[in-house]
Amino acid sequence: MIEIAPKYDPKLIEDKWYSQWMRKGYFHSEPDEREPYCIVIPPPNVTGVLHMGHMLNNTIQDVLVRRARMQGKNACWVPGTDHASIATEAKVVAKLKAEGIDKKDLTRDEFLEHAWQWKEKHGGIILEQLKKLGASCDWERTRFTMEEALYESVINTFVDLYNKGLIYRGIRMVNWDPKALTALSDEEVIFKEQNSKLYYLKYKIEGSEEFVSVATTRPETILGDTAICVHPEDERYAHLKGKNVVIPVIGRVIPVIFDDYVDREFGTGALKITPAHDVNDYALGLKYRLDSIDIFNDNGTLNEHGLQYSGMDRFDCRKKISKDIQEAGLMLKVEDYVNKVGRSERTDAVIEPKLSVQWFLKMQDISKEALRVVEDDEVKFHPAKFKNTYRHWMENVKDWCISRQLWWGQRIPAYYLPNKELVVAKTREEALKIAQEKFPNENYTINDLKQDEDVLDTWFSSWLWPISVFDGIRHPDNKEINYYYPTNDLITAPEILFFWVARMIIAGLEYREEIPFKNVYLTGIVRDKQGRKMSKSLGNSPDPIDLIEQYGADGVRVGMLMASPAGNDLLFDESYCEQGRNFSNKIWNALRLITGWEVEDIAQPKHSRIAIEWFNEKLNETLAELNDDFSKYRLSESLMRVYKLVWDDFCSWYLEIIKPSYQKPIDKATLEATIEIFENLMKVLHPYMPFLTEEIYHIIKQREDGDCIMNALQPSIKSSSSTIVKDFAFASEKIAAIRQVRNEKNIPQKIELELYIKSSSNDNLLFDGIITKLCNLSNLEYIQDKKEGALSFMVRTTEMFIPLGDTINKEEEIKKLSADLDYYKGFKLSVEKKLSNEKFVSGAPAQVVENEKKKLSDAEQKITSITEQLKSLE
RNA sequence: GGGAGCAUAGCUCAGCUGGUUCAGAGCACCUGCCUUACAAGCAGGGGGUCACAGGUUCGAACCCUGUUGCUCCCA
Repeated sequence: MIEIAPKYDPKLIEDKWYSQWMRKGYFHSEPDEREPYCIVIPPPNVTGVLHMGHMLNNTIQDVLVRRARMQGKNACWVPGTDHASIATEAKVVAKLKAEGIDKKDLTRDEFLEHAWQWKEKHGGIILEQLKKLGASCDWERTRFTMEEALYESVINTFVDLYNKGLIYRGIRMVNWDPKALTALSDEEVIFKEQNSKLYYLKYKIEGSEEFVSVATTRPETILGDTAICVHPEDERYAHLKGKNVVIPVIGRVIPVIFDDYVDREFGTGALKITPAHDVNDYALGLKYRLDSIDIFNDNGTLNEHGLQYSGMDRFDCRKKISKDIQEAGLMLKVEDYVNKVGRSERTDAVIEPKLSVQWFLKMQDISKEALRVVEDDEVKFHPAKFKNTYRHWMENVKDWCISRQLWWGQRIPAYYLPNKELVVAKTREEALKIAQEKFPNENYTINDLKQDEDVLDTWFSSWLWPISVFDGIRHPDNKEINYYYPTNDLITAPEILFFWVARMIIAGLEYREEIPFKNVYLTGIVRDKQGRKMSKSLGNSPDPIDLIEQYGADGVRVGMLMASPAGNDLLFDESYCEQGRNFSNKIWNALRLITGWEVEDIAQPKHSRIAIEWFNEKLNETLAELNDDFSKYRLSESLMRVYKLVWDDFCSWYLEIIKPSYQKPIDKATLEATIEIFENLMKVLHPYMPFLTEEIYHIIKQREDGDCIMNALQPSIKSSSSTIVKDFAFASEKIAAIRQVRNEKNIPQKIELELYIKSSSNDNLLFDGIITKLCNLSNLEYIQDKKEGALSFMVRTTEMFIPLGDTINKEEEIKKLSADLDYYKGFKLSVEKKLSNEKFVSGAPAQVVENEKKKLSDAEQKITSITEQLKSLE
């Protein structure tokens, strides 16, 4: 007998098993003849630390990977990180600043050196933390989006797409982040409602004393105004045809134009046009060939077009200029106004629409097939409702701005020549060769080539991830990519369905002519109890590592999964983890019970034999149900199923049945069967609770070196026609009814009871031993008539009696029975009504009608017996 | 403004093809138990107008229409 601590302590075992699994290389996968099962991790960002979203996401991945491994598949979970150009560069710049170094004073190479140092120091934090969670990633395959192979893959695809005519350079209105000094994609801008002001400015009509007033939320942009626009059918302004107006304070003269773009209802119906600083104005500017005056520097201060305001910050300028307008008497009024303002996802700076030269990827054509594969379920979304969202995006897809004005990232391989031409090539040397071929008379040398300063969007790395981690861009026919690709499942948050998932599908089809994964499981967003998104600024997120310390990795994993059906946000509460920890402890105590028994060479009791038969059948049924759950990616349901199997069926029923009385030994056959059952349960549970199950696996049996549960096979499903599970359910109802009698009558378990069952065709003697044991009966007997003077009750249609001497409260019993009688009479009536309905009998399926008839006869039987009981009480 | 989705027990959610898995689970709650594996526990129990209003049907939580409230995506 082994001495086992009364409470489960995860700290004592988690690190031990994780390092052992690592040491033995159990997480590593190499291509072989087995069926592969592959997941690539959604690469966390090198600047981050583990948060609750990662916990959920990676718990799910680990469950799937561990289960696949235990189904005999060659499981491979590829970990890694992405370089997160904006976030990382911001961190590095801030760090340097703290050290008194300004980015401006560094060369690109010097800066990159700092960035790499930073990455080496901080970039692996999340991956290390994932080990605490038990993540069975193949760490030998850890990848990083900036490492050589992946860097080169990105450059190669850029060149390839450029040569295919899919990448172009163009002037566009982009979302400019004046803090990060870079363009952002539409997806990186978050629009939030904000209390602003609506300013009504008066523009004097040239050669007249009249004014036109125009409403704007951004009075500072009048510096860039190049027209005023009104609706052509707006009678209020019909007289302005061919007129000019004067910009307040500035005094510059601009024309009035007419276009039905203007919303006559908004503001005054007259619109100021600032083509350099508004997307819609930009379009009008192109249409009417207006000048475009850019008034801002990159950092959001006003440039030389800001005249007397130049050098001021845009928000200071707004205050100053509105004051000046006010003082000049050109402000009609100022109203409070709520509008949506775009802010940078990363820096929270207010986004400035800005004209700039950027690189774009044409999305229209290459996204068509990517839409089709999802429509046709070649790539399945779980839950499927996200197909709608995906379709909507793909049908309205816009070109992807892929350039970023940063240094940390893959530098765009475009080279500008002194003759203003540009060449795109993988290397400077290749670019020179192309330049020389194209312009043989110019005699260009390598120093004539000036490389584009910008880097590529991080998603332009991530979209290759399922391919590039296997080096499938540079070596499209290598053994690994051929074996692992397409991967099986992708687990990610719906937030990045377009950022990432859609683009991976596009890239997969473009470069492998094959989907990158077969299933996409979209997790919910982890929120706090009040439904707020967890965020650093709110401070409402628990530290996952603290949680693991407190509840154990297994407990936290269970907690995360319990309340997170696919696609539903998870309102996180630590009590989920507590439930997980309690579950760990429950299992631990089952272990203590089983390992505490003395074995003796005695006969196996019948009730134990039947319990074993029942439980194995119950397990068998559950395994089939679990397969179904997993096929539908219903992970929290699957866990709940196992939870109930272990807690209710195994601990509360099975163990209570086979448990010898205190200090009595157990027979060998039962103990062996119980250990086998326990081992099977641990296998089923292992994907959810890897540490506890591994520990128990090694305690309940001596294992050979290298025999670990994480590499064991799941118990197999046997075909069976047994009805024992159903039959047991009936017996357990009888037991529950007897326990209820004890509860109501306050009869302690210690006192033995006698049970009489009125014999009927439903009798099943198989479980009598179990009923006798669990209910502490001194006698169980089948009788033909009712038992006089005993408490009677019904389970389904079986009448049972327990003699209780004088303790029966007749009035109470009569009251209860009368209520039952009324219920069944009413029930009978409704069934009769149904059955007398001609249309029901002819219209409903035979089985349904049959069921109703059964209900009727059951009700009649109950009514008869309740009536008899009442009579005997009177 | 356009699109999608949701509303079932106090909370978080299942409920698949309309009919015995039809009103369910876990947690929370209430009652009684320190019964030698476990109080991080055991046994038992209560709890619902399936958002609202119509309709289709022999039959609706489920299908249709409208209303209300909430969420997300896009602009």
